[in-house]
Amino acid sequence: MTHTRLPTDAELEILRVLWARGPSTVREVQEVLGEQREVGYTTALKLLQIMHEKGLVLRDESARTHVYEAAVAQERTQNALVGDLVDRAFGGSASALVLGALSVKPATREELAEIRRLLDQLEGM
Amino acid sequence: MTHTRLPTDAELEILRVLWARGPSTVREVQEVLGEQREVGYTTALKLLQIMHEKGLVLRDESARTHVYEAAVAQERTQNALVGDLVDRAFGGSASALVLGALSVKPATREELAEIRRLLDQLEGM
DNA sequence: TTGACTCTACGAAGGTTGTCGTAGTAGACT
DNA sequence: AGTCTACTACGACAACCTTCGTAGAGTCAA
Repeated sequence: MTHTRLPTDAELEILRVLWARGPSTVREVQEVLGEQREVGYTTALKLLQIMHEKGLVLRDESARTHVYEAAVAQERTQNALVGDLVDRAFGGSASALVLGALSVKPATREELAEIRRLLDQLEGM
Repeated sequence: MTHTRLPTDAELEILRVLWARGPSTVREVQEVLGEQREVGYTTALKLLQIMHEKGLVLRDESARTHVYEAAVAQERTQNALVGDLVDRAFGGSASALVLGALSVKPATREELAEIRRLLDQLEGM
């Protein structure tokens, strides 16, 4: 339960790759990032090194080519980011954020149903 | 429909003051911010000057003491921030963000009811 | 008019982030 | 052996953000 600071933009981008792919080499991460925009190899390397220092990723150094793995859980990190935004932009009120999110980025019917289930659960408490 | 970049942390803090108070002087903004943490007067001044350059606030210079006013609408800015987070952290899926928000920061019954109304409206489309 | 206040403008410093270049090294292949 | 390639480590850089100090000027009262 360590106090992990929130990841920066570039760090979050890399975490998303690691969450999706599982343990990966620098080369693999860099290639996935490269699908969207140009990213130098040493840039990806440096980022991963810093993230390792911060404890955001684990590093397997047993082979010459290191293998990195996310050290923070996806859901936990996402929730921390949401909580931070709720505090910074919405004065702590989550419902305003929810309303904004649903208006801006419409969800599918299945997702709406899932939200309904969560509402039922919250109201039953 | 100008391309206003997202406000930084300090800028958002100031915008929240201006949204709540309406047009305000530097002194007033600085005093409100000072309720939470120590903020130097020239710090607040500089921030507001930069925000004015960026077009985030309007400035009335008719009196010696300038009066600043938010130039961006609260709801629009909040929604832009939410949309940015949805893209950066949730791969564009708003429902995951909604679920996270409601789990982390529970809403009141009234707020839950309001969310339900929005769900009804969205599903009726 | 002088002095105390208050305001604006602006430069500068310190921190963080993202980027890249370079150096050095390990492994593979002639 | 020597050469090539891929990898790590690390310093340096510009850009940005936040903070503050100082200078200059307006205002007001004694």
